[in-house]
Amino acid sequence: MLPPATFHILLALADEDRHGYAVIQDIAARTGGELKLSAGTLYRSIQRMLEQGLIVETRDRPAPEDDDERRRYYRITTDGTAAAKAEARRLGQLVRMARAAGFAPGKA
Amino acid sequence: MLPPATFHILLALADEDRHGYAVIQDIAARTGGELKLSAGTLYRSIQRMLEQGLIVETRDRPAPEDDDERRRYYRITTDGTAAAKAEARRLGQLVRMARAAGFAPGKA
DNA sequence: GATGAATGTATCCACAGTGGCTATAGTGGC
DNA sequence: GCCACTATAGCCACTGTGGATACATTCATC
Repeated sequence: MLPPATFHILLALADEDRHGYAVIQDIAARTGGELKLSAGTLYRSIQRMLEQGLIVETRDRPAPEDDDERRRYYRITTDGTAAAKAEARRLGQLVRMARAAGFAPGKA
Repeated sequence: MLPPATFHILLALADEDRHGYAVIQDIAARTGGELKLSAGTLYRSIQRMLEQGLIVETRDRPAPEDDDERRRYYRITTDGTAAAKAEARRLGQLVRMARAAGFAPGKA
């Protein structure tokens, strides 16, 4: 049972390394603006995830002309990927239960 | 964004009216024992859901020989069904995002 | 020139949801 | 006799979250 914010952050870091603020924007974009992660939640989630080893901070940075000194970039770890897969599996089962119960989105 | 416990309770009440304790057992059975809702969470969730109109308490009771005086039976409302469908839709989108990110359960 | 929004990280406070313990009370097994 | 199960309900402490605040820079608007 991953906290919702943690799962969303892992999703945002799945394809490429991102800094905190970019994670917020990515989540908003993916959810069509439905979920706007607050800054407080983001940075506390990141600290927790670093301690748990789900993500690491990287020294790799984009070309200086595309960079911003203030940014801190994060990368998902093997443990982070495993945790995300386990959570995806759990959510998939939930959705299947919902469909069986007649809560199918779109139909009925 | 329904609280997880609320969504599970709505799933348990989807097919038939149930009393509190039976809801706990139903959720444990559906999840293969993975999720055991605590009594504290259950009864506080039920109170909240009654106030929000997601469920109602029913006077319908089983035949006296199958009944237990102590029980309180609950039924899902139209609002409860609508809330569950909206949540199922949201979770379905999440699972689709996870699949696209390579967190597919079972594959890879 | 001033004001506000956006970028970027981080901390604080208060609130919501949850688990676990306790209380109460009857039933059934070892 | 003791523990587990059935059944509801309150209490306390913990975690996760949103929103406000802080600070610094850049860009657009009035």
